[in-house]
Amino acid sequence: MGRAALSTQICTVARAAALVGDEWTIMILREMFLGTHRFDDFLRQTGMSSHLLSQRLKKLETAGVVRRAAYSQRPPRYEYRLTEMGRALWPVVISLKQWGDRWLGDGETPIGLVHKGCGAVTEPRMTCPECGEPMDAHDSEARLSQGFYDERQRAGKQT
Amino acid sequence: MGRAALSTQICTVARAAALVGDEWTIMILREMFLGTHRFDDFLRQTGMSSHLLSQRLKKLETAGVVRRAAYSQRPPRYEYRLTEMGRALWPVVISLKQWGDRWLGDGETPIGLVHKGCGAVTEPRMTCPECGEPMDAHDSEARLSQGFYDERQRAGKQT
DNA sequence: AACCTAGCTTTAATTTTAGAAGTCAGTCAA
DNA sequence: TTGACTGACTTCTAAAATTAAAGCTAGGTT
Repeated sequence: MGRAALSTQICTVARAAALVGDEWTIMILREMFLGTHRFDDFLRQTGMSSHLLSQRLKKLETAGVVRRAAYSQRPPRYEYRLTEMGRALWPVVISLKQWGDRWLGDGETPIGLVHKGCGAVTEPRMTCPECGEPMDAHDSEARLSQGFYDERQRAGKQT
Repeated sequence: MGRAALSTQICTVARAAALVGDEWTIMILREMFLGTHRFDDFLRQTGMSSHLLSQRLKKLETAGVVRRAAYSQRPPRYEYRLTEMGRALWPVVISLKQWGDRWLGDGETPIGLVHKGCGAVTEPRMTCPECGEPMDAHDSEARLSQGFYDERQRAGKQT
């Protein structure tokens, strides 16, 4: 199976992984959330090759995650900005950051977060909207849809 | 810059991306959270090649994300389980799932979540622990540590 | 006139990955 | 007690992705 096949699976984790599940795309998203918008700044801040950056930006633009817009006609100059779809990836990047801070960090937290609403420097966490309590792997259970369940059963049956 | 360089950056998003930022690793994590533990089941459920799976599992084991344990001495059989470090990736996978559901899905949600604490079928969300309000890209602001700020300044200065 | 900048694209070499096939230890069934 | 089978891999080779370096375009600056 090529990686293209992932994007046609029922599972939306697979689809999301096919689109944004690679380290350079994650680096680009980090930069976007830190306020970077220009090609050369992405290059400098991520250290990736221009070829790769160009390809990734195209992929993200095609998917609707980023939008390319001219900020100068003469000379022609472009910048990249997250669309609403792109901004919705914030929890993904923040979750990665928090995991990295906790398990891969040096004690210092390179990126702190200020909640504009209340002004606090804070680390958001996953909570259950029903009861308001924090939620994690231990107190949750996955429930598969019929379609996804069937797909998995079929895969399991190849004897 | 090779990808190895990402894992030595100050930024913990970069470090996390270097370790779990690839689509197959994300598929493995999804399977772990769905209760898969055995080599061949990972193969069948993800569709990846055995070579890749073997390499990824080794990388994850070396990093401490999964633990390999014999569940049978004779014949020797092994299974893979998430460590605490691995289980801590739950918010990352769930965030991806939610984003996929919202932006890449068919309307149906392949994986539903039950909060064991209150029994509700729910979609957890990021909230600020200080004020309890939901938090997203719009109402947050990044604040860089001195070290990370300096690293970025240096990168920006290559004229 | 000569050089600079931003935003790329092209090319060639290198590295990584995919897929198929093979290995190995042990079990089971005849 | 041979022969097929299972789980968990490893090896091999072709195909694909990535890198570094250079080049290009459309202007701007000294």
